[in-house]
Amino acid sequence: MATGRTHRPATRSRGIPEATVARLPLYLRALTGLSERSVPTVSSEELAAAAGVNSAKLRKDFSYLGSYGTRGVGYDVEYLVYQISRELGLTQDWPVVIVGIGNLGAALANYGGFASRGFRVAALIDADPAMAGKPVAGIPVQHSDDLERIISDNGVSIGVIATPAGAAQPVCDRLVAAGVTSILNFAPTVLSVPDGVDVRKVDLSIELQILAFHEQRKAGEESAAAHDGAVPESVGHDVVAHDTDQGPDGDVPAVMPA
Amino acid sequence: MATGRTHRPATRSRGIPEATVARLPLYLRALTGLSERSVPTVSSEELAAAAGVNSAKLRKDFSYLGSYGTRGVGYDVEYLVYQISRELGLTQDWPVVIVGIGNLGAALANYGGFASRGFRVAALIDADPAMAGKPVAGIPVQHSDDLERIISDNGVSIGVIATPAGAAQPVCDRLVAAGVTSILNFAPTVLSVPDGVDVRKVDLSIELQILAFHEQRKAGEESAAAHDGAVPESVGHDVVAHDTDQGPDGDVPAVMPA
DNA sequence: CTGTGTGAAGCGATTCACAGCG
DNA sequence: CGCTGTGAATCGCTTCACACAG
Repeated sequence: MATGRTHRPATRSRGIPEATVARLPLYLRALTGLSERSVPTVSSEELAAAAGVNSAKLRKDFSYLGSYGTRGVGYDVEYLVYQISRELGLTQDWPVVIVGIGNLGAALANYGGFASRGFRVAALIDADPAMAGKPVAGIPVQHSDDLERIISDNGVSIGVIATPAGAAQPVCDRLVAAGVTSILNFAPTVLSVPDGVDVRKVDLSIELQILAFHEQRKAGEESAAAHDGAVPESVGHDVVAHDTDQGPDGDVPAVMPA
Repeated sequence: MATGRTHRPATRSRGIPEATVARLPLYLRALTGLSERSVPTVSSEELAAAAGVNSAKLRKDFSYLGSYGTRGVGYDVEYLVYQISRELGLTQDWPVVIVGIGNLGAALANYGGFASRGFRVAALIDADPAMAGKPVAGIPVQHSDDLERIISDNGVSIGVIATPAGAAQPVCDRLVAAGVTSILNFAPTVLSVPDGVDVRKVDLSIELQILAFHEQRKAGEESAAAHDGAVPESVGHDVVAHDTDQGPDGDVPAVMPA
């Protein structure tokens, strides 16, 4: 599984760090909120607070996109919304299919955050014949036998897997074979995909386990703190309180040979 | 300023890197699978492949926990499962409450990955009076008026927020005031919490936006380089290509026939 | 004078490569 | 030998601090 990966210098000038890309949606959301309240401009300090990051990081992030701010003033909200949207590729329509319409799949189908950002649920697919035709979130569920046709008819390149763990890899293989090149995986499995296919996963139990780790440590320090006569519950010294970042990462495709 | 930050270097002895902590659940899952198939030992290479990381990283990660392997042989699966579980604090019971029982909340309540890892859904809470008493996943939904009592009666320290965006911060404030010190947030909002409270977030639309960014770039390179006829080895499902890290994840397969 | 944009320093995580245990 | 465990090199992100545009 060596997985040859041709990590290139990234597209010369368009080399935006992965960590920055992961924060752009965050800025975009904060900006959208400001936009709705008709705020014309924001300083890096204000926007950073709204997005939950520090201002130096935000300015550095924006510097990768270009010089969209005005010194001494700040950033034009509308303009920035547009620039970030364009950078993320949200100015175009992304048809998405959701495979596995259980509780989670239904929740995803109903999630409004999709439509509002250039994503369109093109189809819902499930392996259960009894589900076929039944509408979920106003969209009729289709049987997985038609998966390939659905992908190609709709020009889908992004697929969401919300099936049980056992079905994830087979579904993934079919999606990829049918032309999908980006997958968001909710099943608790490590998916194998060919180079050029991007996979991101969302795993609830992992998040909880990470929380448990910190929680356990807090409990430990609590009793250890009592040792050196520290304050009981109050504002003693900061407990764990690590930053809220947590969300970076991502993977880089690596299409085409160098 | 939203959340307080105050990153602490972490105590030297118990200093496990955050990135390592985030991968432990991944190793644990892979090990559990091996354990179920009664595999007695694994090499770092094999386990790394199963977890989707590279072996050097895995060995380094384990080195922070101690020397649990046998040179020339590998790691004892059962022993490692125990050590990692203990390190993550999964050998104890973690009562969890889920607030906001909509589609997503219901999916979470039905998720089996909870119980199997030391997490116990102690209560489901929703603001809709009509939901009160209605059982979801076998657990009766309780009204949010009783939130504080529920938290304290059950000694809950971990809360999951699956409410609409607007309700998230108020719910968060009440959870924290009632004693919750770890929060897993599914609402698309930046939560403000006092120091000492840990927040992790899972945001579906952000994940999709990150995929869209890469997808857009692939499309661009595709026309720049020759399409198809790419790398020879990229046909079948090779391997996990890229670094699968991507930080957090969460999953939630729901119950449903396949 | 204010707040952006950015070189440079600082830091943590990843990767390398190999010593050495079994 | 094979495979773990780990110092050392490296890489990439974050943070600092300040020149300079408006």
